[in-house]
Amino acid sequence: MNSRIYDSIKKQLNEILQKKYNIKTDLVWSKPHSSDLGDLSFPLFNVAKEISQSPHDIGQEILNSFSKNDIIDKIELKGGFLNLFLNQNEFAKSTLLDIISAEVYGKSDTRKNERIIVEHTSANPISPLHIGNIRNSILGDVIGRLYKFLGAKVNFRYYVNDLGRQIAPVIIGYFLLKEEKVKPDSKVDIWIGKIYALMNTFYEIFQVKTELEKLSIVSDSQSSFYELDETELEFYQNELSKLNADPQRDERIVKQLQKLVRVQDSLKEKLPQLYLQLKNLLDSNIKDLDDLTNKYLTGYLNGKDKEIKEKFREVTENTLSGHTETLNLYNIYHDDFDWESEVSWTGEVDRILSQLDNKGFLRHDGQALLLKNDVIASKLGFKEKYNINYEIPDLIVVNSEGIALYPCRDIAYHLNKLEKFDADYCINVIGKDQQLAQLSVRTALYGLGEQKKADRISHYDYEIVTLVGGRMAGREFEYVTCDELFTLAKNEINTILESRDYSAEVKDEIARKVSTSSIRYSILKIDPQKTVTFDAKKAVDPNENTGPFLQYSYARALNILEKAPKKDIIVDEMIQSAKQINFNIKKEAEWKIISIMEELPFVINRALDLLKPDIVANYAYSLASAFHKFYDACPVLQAEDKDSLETRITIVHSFVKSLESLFEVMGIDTLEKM
RNA sequence: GACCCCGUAGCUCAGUUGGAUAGAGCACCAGCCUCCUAAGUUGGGGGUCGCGAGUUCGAAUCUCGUCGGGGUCGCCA
Repeated sequence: MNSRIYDSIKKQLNEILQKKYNIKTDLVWSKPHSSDLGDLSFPLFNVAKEISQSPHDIGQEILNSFSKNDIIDKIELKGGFLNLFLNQNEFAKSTLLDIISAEVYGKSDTRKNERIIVEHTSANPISPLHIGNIRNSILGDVIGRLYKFLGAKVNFRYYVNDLGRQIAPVIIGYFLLKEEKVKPDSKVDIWIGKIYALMNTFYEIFQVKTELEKLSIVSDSQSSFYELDETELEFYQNELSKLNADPQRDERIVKQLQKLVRVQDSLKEKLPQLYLQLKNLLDSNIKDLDDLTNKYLTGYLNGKDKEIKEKFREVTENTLSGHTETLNLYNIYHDDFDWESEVSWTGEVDRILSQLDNKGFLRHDGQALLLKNDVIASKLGFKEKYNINYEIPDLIVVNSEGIALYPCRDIAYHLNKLEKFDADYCINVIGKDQQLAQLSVRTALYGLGEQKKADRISHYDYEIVTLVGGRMAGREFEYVTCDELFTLAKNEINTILESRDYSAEVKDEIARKVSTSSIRYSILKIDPQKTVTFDAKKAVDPNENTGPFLQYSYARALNILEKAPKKDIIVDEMIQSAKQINFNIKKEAEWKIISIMEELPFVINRALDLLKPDIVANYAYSLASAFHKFYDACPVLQAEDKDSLETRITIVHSFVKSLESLFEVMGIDTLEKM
């Protein structure tokens, strides 16, 4: 990165001030809001205060000893600001030559010594990716891309949560169907998502009925242990109120029953055939789903039962293949997959727990164990280091049945995670709702004496996505999948393409690439800390969307360069001998776009420093917008003279390079025509 | 109750280490294709930056308080 013109001017001014007044305050530059006030502006108030002189007097002093160079046309003092009018031709020359000479504009190797793990997506492997997941994937992807762009080695990892309690019924249901030779009626991850929703409901119904049975409440009208209807519900309600033993418990049961009836009915409606198939299979094959579930779960948890292991892997790997297929639509790729089950099989969890226990960092409550977050954090300097000045709640890590919960495996995972890529840092892209659990991974590592490791791990948190006019519930097969969203976008775009005279293949390529960009962009542009109510219609509306806007500006720019030979303009030669060009900026639109292009490397660096992909996205918009205005205001191939022609060709060429850099970072495809 | 995040135009969002008159898109109204692709562009209306104090020459931005929304806080992940 060359030193910035703005910074070198600032430096000169600061040196003058230091010589004159021997002050400490540094001037800061900013771009004025209006071109009447110049191109670069320095407020003098802070200096004025330090030396108790008026800003105007200080400005005069600076003017007296400031030796103008050819980059500055004019300096004005106005309202306490020192306003500089740059020589736009010189600035253009410097900036455009900079862009031209760069292999990839803005790319650098400032981070070349860093090795980074970015873990993202990590969705449960029992349902398809839905729009609640995609923000995670896109953010993680772009963060990794930012690091790569600045030279770091990046490793994208996917942590497969294949040990959740809800997973076993899915395995059972999947193989019941498979053994009956029932073929998937949709993409495999969606198929598994259906089975999950159904099996989970059957399982929950079974559990409630079992509980009722223990209270000696059994309905005569009951036809299945896996089904509920309104009459049964009424019956149970009556019986419970007759018992009148534990009103709190009864209320919970009734609520659960009501919910299950509702969920069951909606599933029956959404998946009528599969619902019946699975229910009948359960009725005739599985006496005790609870028992079988536990058998499967423990079998997989310790990894000793080969058959169960293979069954779990078949289902989860199938789901994951669906996930990667979906992610690829969005230009997202993972390097490695880590399996929670494998973490479990190492036996590390037990060692960790006893180590923490020996150090007095676990609180016992019956068989349950809690991580004493606050004790660890206070004792071992965690709070000071991360500037935490409140009491961190304890986290339950082992439940009262003595089963180690998810955070245990997460701690074990992170004990060895950095080594997997010999990484300096690991960034975990995980929703804000897991703040405490993620914090606890690091406090636990502190507790284990692994402070240095903990300090190299960070939780990149973002706000969750909700659905406009609806809700998302995997257990009820209620979500908009990323595949559906993609198709929705593609259909919208195809409507526009109808009027174009392109081949079917070209149309398809355009639709695909525009769909990806419009969805990616609609997520990227928003500050990750803001909750998003996702509106599929808007995300997919090409008029509202900026992804296509960016691609269109690129296509327009490229089109100019491609048409140049018809006017006997050889762009390559012109660019190669750009140093000879007599850069001549005549219009505001030319100046604007150059001024914006100049910022690119700094924008990208800033986005990485702050880990805010939205900065890149919004910048890209302002750049493309400036190009469209330039396109309208400044004819290129029919420019009025040679200088303008050459200047504008260079601008267009530089713009193309700028967008290519931004697209690389944002994971957006270039398009030659739209 | 404690903690985290958010609150800017009718809607969706920008707004840099505090700087001059707070900006875009959508929607609404009125223009621009004989001219490098109109998925574009020009103009117009639209604001108590949730509210109140404080710090400051200067606050959408920093501090405190307060209200509203979302999330987490002992048996999901």
